[in-house]
Amino acid sequence: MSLRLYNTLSRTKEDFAPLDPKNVRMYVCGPTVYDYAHIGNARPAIVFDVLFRLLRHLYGAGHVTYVRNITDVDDKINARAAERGISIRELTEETWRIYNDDVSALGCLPPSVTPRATEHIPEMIAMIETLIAGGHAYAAEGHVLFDVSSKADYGKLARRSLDDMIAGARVDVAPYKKGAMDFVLWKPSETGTPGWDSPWGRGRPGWHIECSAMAGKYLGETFDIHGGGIDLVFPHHENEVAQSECAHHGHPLARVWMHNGFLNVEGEKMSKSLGNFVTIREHLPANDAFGGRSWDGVTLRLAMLRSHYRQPIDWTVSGLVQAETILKRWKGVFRIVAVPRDSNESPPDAFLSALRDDLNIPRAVAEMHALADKGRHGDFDAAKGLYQAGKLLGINWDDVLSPQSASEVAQAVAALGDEDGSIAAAIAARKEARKAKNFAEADRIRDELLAQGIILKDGPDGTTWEIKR
RNA sequence: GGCCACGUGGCGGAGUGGUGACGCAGCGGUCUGCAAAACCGCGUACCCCGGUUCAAUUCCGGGCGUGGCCUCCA
Repeated sequence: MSLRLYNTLSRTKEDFAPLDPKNVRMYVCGPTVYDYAHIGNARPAIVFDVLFRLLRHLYGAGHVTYVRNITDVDDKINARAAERGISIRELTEETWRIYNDDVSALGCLPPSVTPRATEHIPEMIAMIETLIAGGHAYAAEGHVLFDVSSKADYGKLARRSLDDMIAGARVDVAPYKKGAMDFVLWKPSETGTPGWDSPWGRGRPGWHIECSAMAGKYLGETFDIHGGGIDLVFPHHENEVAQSECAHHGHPLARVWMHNGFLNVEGEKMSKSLGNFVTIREHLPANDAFGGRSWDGVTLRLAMLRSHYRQPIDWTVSGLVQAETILKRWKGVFRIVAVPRDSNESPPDAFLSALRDDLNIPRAVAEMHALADKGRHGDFDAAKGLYQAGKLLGINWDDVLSPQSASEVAQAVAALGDEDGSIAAAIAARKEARKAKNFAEADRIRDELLAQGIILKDGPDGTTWEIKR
């Protein structure tokens, strides 16, 4: 029952063995809270949520600690708050609340700890002092900088040498830096921007130090897994490694580094200038900004999980439609075979072994299709296995199995003004007509609904409806 | 320019030195008052050029293409 994970440090899949099986520890870089999270931000949230669930399954729910930070001090935050004329605190609170709602709609569990940068300034200052004392950092003009030349193996995670980086540098080097690649641990704050008193004057932390300080506080000097988007490998994670290892007597920061691939939208990089920038929220019911309609959180989740986490993913309307179709098909299995919703049995081995192979979720989903096929033919164990498998992936079966999905109801209300339940009334009228063998009238009602975009489906348990796609 | 990924059928997407994963779409059929759904059946894919090998989509080299990082962007 081994777990294999691809380690960015070694660029190979390795057998995973936690330092302490009673407390498996994972840190993932969380959001900078200044604006709605975009769909690319959803990827690490979902991917590492699945890993969290898998670790809980393998080691026990009480034996995994998952830390995901909140970056609530940042120049983008300052700029946005000023722009909107609200306080920084108001902005970060509001954005954090929205982020939580969004990732929760995507089926993500709350992490064990969600530390805020602004509540860990003393820890950061202490770490910076340690680095200065150890000869790894220096103060200059109100800044404190990390001296990369003080760490012989700087660049080992990203696999790039200092010489290459300096040669390829395209930015002017600040005059107070000793080395071109030295990075900021602490910087001065002018009046009006957030700042804290420190041995180097009033200032605020650099980007990387918060993760080192908070990871150290909640997970110890060395922990098991550190995750994030692949774009963070350099400089963010490389600098975290440098800071933490130098502050912790050379002890490694994380044993396994995991990075999710990037997301494109309809084949193009998502950007505001291309006009394809889309937030998580814009996909969800009551909004219709992606493909001109709304989508259920569980659909977004499955669409995200259909690609291997290290592969690039192309976020498309067609991909979401496919995910939605799959969920509809799985839903059908439980109309044939009812399974208990409360059992906590383990999913089948074939499914689990796919996940244990570096989180091969596409293969795990293929196993679910096999289970669904058997389930449709009345195999109770297979149907139950499908249910458990979905549960481990964080599929919200309650949403999937409701007669009409939230996105369908939202669209019906928006397009037809169905607040009064006119669809249900029409279905009842048609039922009477069919009972009286007045098929002409029954078909007329059905056609009328179809013209409004509602498809009726007669099943053994009565008639249900769907939005026509 | 430097470094790093990736390139699989109409579409999405695993995987492997040698029997065409899987899903969506499509086509044919069964069932149903008619539909929808469901069910059954149907597919000679691995960017190009060399090399290694009995055998390469899978390994090696080169090329082309796409994307990422080198600018506090997941």
